[in-house]
Amino acid sequence: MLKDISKVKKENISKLMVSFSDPFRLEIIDLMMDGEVCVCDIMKLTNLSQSRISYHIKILKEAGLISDRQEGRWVYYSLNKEALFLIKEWMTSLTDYSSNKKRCCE
Amino acid sequence: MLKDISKVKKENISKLMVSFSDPFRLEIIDLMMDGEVCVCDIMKLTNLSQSRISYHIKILKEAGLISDRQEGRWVYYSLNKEALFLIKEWMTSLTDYSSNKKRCCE
DNA sequence: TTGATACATCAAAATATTTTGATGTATAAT
DNA sequence: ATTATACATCAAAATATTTTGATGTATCAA
Repeated sequence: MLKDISKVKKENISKLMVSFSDPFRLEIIDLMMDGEVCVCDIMKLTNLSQSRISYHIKILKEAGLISDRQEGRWVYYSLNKEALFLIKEWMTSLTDYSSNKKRCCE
Repeated sequence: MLKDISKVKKENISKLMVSFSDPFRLEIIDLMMDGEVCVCDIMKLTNLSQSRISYHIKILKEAGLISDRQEGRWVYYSLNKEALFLIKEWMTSLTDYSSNKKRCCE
């Protein structure tokens, strides 16, 4: 059903959804809503360890949810608008096209 | 940031997102888009084992994503429109309020 | 009341994810 | 050149999730 109405592949969706499935990643994503952040920003704002943050950042990056930009010693991470848009679209099709059909009468 | 613009609690979001993070659960969700299904429907349509399906169903139910309705020996499961709507709303705030602010000029 | 069907639940095993602490690499300041 | 900072990566340990096969419960039909 979803494959017929959504451009996004199931594989990509589950990877993107994994991004949102961890509370620490949600925190990191939340921080990125205000604009670019570096790992050191996240360290200050969350007191997660550096390697722990790098690990989660990697998950987000591999899902295509964030982009990075290096500037000297810093790497700035930010949310990928297109990816956000894709998930929103996907969620919208899911919501809009779900049927209420009952199985009472076969 | 998200806590200021979204009614949904982070804890609930991550639980709901976990629902979408597994490919088999995505398949099950997809089947439910066409209307109510029982475990036996899912078995026929996916050839996952019965207990495996029950396990995933449980995750979906505990996240609040699906509801059930018993009828004789059958239990019919269906997507919970309100939950879908909540996630859609949450995704929408995320998309709409994300900033493009750069960190170049501090 | 016996047997079959539909599903839940359980404990153990298999597998995957996450965390930790150490080490590596690049950049930049002294 | 040396040292410090910012971050990535790695292997091992800690945890969590998923799968499997067995058993349990409720409903129904014969």
